[in-house]
Amino acid sequence: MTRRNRQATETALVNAASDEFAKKGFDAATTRSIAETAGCSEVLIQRYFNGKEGLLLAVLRDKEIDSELGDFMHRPLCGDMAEEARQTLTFAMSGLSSRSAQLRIVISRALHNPAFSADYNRISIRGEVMRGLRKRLTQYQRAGIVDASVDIPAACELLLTLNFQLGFVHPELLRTPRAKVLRLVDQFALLFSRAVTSA
Amino acid sequence: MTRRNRQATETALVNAASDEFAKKGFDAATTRSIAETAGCSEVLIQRYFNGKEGLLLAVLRDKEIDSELGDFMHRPLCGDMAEEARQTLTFAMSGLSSRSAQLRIVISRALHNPAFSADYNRISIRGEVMRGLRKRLTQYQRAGIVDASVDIPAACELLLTLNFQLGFVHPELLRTPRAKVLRLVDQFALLFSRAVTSA
Amino acid sequence: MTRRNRQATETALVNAASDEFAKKGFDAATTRSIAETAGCSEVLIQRYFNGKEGLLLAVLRDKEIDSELGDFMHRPLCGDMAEEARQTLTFAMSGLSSRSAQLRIVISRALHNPAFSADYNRISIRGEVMRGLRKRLTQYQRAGIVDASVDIPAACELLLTLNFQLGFVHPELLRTPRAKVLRLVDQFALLFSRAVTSA
Amino acid sequence: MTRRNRQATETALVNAASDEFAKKGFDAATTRSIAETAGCSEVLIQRYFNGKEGLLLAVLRDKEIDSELGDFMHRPLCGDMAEEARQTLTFAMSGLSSRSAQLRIVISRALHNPAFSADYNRISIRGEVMRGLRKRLTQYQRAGIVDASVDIPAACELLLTLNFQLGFVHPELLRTPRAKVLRLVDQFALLFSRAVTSA
DNA sequence: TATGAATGAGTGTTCATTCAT
DNA sequence: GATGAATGAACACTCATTCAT
Repeated sequence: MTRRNRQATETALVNAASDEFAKKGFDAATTRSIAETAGCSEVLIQRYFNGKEGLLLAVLRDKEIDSELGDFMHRPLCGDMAEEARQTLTFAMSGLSSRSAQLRIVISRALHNPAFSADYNRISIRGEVMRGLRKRLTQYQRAGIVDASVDIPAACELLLTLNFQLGFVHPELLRTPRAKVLRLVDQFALLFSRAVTSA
Repeated sequence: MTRRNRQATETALVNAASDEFAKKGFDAATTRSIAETAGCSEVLIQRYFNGKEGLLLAVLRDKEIDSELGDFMHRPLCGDMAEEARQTLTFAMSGLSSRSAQLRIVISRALHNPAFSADYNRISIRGEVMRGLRKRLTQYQRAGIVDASVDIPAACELLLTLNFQLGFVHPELLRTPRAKVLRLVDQFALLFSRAVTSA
Repeated sequence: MTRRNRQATETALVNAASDEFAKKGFDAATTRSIAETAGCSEVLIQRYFNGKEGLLLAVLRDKEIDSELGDFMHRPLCGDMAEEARQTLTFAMSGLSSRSAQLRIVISRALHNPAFSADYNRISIRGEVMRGLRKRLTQYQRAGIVDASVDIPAACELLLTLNFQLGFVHPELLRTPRAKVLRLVDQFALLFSRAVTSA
Repeated sequence: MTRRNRQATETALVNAASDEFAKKGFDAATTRSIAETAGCSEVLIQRYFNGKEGLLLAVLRDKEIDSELGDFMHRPLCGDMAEEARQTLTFAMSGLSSRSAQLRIVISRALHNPAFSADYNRISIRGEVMRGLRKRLTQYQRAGIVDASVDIPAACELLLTLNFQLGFVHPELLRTPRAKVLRLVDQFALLFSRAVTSA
């Protein structure tokens, strides 16, 4: 195909690469097949992205902004912690699933290349979520909903753990059926609530 | 080196492959370097294991037995759930770390090959741990330590999640400093205890 | 940069190409870097010169005229042959060095492409110099300065050989320090003088 | 062809490479065609010589020893300098022509890569010849055949220049017909003799 | 049993060039 | 007149694997 529109071609390449990298892994994916999927010449990967590695970076840079996250974190507090946890886990599930391709790529790389661990933190927007959660849980604690003795950072870390497990490990790694994952959302929300709520 | 002992050569190859696969990933690892590390000819990978893929299977089949797990699961109950959780998480940390090479390999493959998800369950001895935990938590529940209203399978799933996070995700993926992971063990144990303990 | 002047663009391309070809050789030089140096689009090399090879020809056609040579060849005779040789060799050194870029290109090509040997003769203005030298040496011979028994064409050939050695081989190929080359000029001039002068 | 004899294969590759490099130049020559000429797989160039560059080094290392040179340099002195020069030039012609492939390669590289100038000196055995010539000319000088006033190093340099011109420049670069080169040998020998002989 | 020799398929990348604006 | 977009052909090189000993 001759598109003669650099923007469009670059996008096509990034999308194709995202798919291929996620499906086969960075090493196993070939520029040949990426270009074919994108419907353009292999050479453009070199020209536009400075090679395969550059294309990877472009894929990871893509879709970084998640404006929804801000809105979600600033929504009104819930009436109880079970509901708060349920909403958080549900949001995480859809959020992570929308960037599951990128997550797969980064995790696969991070497994064998320590330098990529940093990328994982960036892609997974772990930090941002952590900051938002702390604020909210602190507010819950001030409101007497979360027990005064609860260590907020630890509780946030726990919730993030559940996020990752239900948003990535189960659906993408263990291939747990979606129905079961949804059930786990409720169960985990309840348990989390018991863990932090005042008696 | 000339080694006239097939058994020994096979073992050497499996060990070398385990290291290389874990370090670089299956794709990036080369038969050349595996054979070199094992101190034998590259050809033997073909002869003995029917190629690189076969060698991978051999690596995953290896070291499956974990007799310690049985002993651990049958130890006496603890006085409280925080202690129970702390022991479990600590055991998981050492257990997973001892088979971290295999885990990395399997997870890396499972990311790109659904067929390997099954392997993950086997390698991670998820099932066995799950069964053991259910038994113990049920006993705690009967003893009135775990609240009667708590859903035992869900609680076990939660504990397994914490196991995986502290035994693999943090040390191997996020490269969280060990000191911080140890701190998280205590914090998670406490929160888990609150989640399941009777008021 | 947008340049609306074909003449200027062509010149820029020829100059850039001359540099690049001389520095890296025809094969190693790339149209990309030539166009970049010339500050225009790569495509113009195709349009104006019919491709890289055509650009090479244009480079070789360039700067052919050497009016100084005529003047030099018609200067008054010297008092002795050592001086005549010294002046010739010195002139050759500066003359060849000024067209060293073209010489490098042609020689490099002639090494691998017999067709370029003819070009070498043209570029090196070997023929013109040869004709001029013959005239002068014949005059010296008539004046009794060069021995009557000396074969003038052979002597010219010898002087041209020294020219090439001191003007190109030593400075460009052997990278002999300039000081040593200058010393060789004097020594060769003296020896040449002894070779052709009457006893 | 399946030769199953590493020595033979390496030799075949070196010979093929020597031809291809000399004919087309290092850059233009391809490993594909070298392997084809050698009648083996392209891969062996990587395995045996560490790539194309390594193959080049092997080619240059090859045929380095020239035992004939030693014998030639230690032959009895000639009766007169014209004969000495004639023998030297003739020897140079055959010597350089036998290594003309290597010379072309090195010169072509030295033109664009200063680092290769050193190689030129090695390949051309300039140094060894220079040493041998100095000894002989000194002996001629002591014997009163070469004039006492002659600068021996300069005379040697001159003879080497003639060697290079008649052994390489004329036959390989200018493609001067062999008959004419042979005539030049005699003429140059005579002129050289006049240049250094006592009156 | 074990291995050095050899290879076919495929990699990312480079280059001069053509196409469409 | 001039250029960015796009490409086909070719490159050196890597890899798991097969062959012959």
